Amino acid sequence: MNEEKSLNFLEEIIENDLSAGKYQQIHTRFPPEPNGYLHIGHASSIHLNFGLAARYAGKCNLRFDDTNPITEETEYVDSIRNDIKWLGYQWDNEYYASDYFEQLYSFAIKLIEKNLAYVDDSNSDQIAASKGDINTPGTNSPFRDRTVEENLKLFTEMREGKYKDGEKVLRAKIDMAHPNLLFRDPIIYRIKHAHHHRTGDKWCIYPMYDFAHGQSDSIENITHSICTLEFIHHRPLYDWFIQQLEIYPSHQYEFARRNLTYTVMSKRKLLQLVNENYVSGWDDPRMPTISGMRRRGYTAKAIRNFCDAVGIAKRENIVDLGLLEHFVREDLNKNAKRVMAVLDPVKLVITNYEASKTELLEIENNPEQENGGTRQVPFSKEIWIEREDFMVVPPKKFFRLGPGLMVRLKGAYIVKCEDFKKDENGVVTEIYCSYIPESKSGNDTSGIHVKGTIHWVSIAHAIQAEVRLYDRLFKVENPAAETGDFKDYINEASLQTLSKVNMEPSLSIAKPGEHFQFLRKGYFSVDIDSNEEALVFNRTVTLKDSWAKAQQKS
RNA sequence: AGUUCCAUUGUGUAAUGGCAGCACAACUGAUUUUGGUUCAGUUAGUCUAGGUUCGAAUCCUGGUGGAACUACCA
Repeated sequence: MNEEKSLNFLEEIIENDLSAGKYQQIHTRFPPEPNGYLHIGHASSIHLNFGLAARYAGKCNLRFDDTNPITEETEYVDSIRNDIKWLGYQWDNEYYASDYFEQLYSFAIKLIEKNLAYVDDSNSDQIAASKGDINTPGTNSPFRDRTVEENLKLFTEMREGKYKDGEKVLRAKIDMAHPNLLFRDPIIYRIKHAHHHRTGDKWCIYPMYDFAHGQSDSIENITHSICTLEFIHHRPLYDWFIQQLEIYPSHQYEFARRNLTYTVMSKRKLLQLVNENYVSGWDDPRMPTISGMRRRGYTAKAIRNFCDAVGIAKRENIVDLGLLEHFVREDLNKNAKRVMAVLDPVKLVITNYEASKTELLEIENNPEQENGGTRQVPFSKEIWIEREDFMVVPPKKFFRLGPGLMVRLKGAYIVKCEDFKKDENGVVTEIYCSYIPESKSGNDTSGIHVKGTIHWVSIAHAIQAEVRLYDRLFKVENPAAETGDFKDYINEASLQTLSKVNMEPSLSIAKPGEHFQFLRKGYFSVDIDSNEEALVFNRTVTLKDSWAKAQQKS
């Protein structure tokens, strides 16, 4: 077995670089700004950067791009570190752009000395106005021709705190008529008298992205600096700074951001959902954040497999949420313990079963695992079954319970429906069945074969727990592309809470983070809100349900 | 409009001038003490018009369509 996996465009570049002897070892980095929680798009980038380093025996740094003190917080730093580890990756070095502030400052001095940067007293509006637009060249700032000495003095004063926010900026002196707007004398330092999460009040000037990112890459000797497509216009500027500064030539490569159906991915939008309480927090199980998916019950392995399957490319895309769910099911099918819980109960009485009797039945934990073991489940005369598993007038091919129909109770006996009771509204309240003693699971000598097997919970032994049924957060595939506010497309039914679900007693010791399959109902995981007194389960994903699908069609 | 990038079944991604393949989804059927899983199979694609070539998804030209850029955000 020698399955050749084709290379993506970055792997190709790297293999060429390596074989050409351009590098002895590659070095990548994952550079989040700590201004929000990581989401599935970041997972792709993490998987890419760490994966490339692992594949080619290189290194991958974690670098926080913390050059804007206004939006960045330690809470985000902690969550980011935690999420990366949870995904299964370990960085070689942990760095912060703020570690380089002194170095970056001296880079700026160097640029001034080369007469390639100047202090501009224009305000924000004036700078924007003189920038021109895509069809019109910009005009030079009146401050563009200050002398090197004057610029040096002014920039030093900026650092010393002599000026207020917005009063002055440092700009690179390039070309106000350049077709790439980023070359029209980009601002590289601005004044912000703000507290930084790491450097505190040491600085009141902060470098802009374009004067921090590539330089940080260079300082760390990053060989392949991988980012998303919207930075493609920045690449020439990235190279220009490196060239003028005469520092280590890192190279930038871009790939297309991953989008997912039925959700939004921009941090701005996600922050809105959190701040305006459409969700309970960044880790709400409906969020596309790593922490949300973890809480929902998605596994790290499933997410890694997903990233792998989706791959990378340079074209616009929107990946079907169903693909992610496929990998979640694939992993959970192999690993989640099967248990029984009845979400919407109706009582079933076994008329010929002794009222005082309880049997402990051995039921397999996972048919996918050879050594998955068994557990004991109590069985008695009165049990809960799923309301949808009984119909007064069953349609064709309904392999469940109805008047006169037989079904197997999972791991127990075959029962036959003899009668049922309705209330004044016509709602079925009780179902009466007889059981076949010779049909006991494991040593069935009855010779009877039934089409259907249903799950159940003994009423006398059931424990109760809260169950949260989650569905997609939005009603449309691509809410960001719809007209109007994306929040108009929120699925109001994305969370349904069932407060007292009956389930088998083995679940009483379930711990937060554990995964289960509620037989025939889906995968569920224990929420972080859960404790021994009050268990809470989140529905991770439903099982495929070809019966429901067939019913819907007819 | 200028610059840059992109275009392969419904979705995502391969094919690096030589048989258009894989996964998901959809649809059949078989197996099944989960209408799950598993197994077998089916449907379905190179945006368009030219050119180069023995041969083009691939290279070239034009067109069409989409995206990004005009923050003291990253």
